[in-house]
Amino acid sequence: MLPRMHDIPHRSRPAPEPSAADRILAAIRAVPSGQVAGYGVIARRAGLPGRARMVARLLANHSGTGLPWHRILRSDGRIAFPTDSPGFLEQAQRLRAEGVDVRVGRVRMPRDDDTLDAAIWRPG
DNA sequence: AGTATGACTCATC
DNA sequence: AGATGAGCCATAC
Repeated sequence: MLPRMHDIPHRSRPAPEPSAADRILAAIRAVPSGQVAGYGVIARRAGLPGRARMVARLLANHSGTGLPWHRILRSDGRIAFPTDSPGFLEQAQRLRAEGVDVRVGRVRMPRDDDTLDAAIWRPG
């Protein structure tokens, strides 16, 4: 006889859904090496449209935890740190180490348009 | 409870 | 392209 669900002790309680912070961290980790994403884009991917600042705050808090923080840029493709600040320099260096073309503290941002995916894969 | 502060974003000029 | 102001949201005092 297989155990019925209600017989299983609280071990199999429904998994708590990940917190907003967890979803943001996951979205950041999901950006592949050599690619970049905007703060706002990450927030949107985490299901939190309009909360770019929350992404920024998390990045600041999780510094030194192995998060690929350097792949996150402002919506216009510029590094968010003040020009030539230590953080700015390190971010540019890390990006270039991944083959990203950084010029004048700026990167060519991928299109963040959601509809683009569908458009691209539209059967020709 | 009110104010200030950000690794932000957008519209507008 | 730079400047400006408003909107935004979580934290810190």
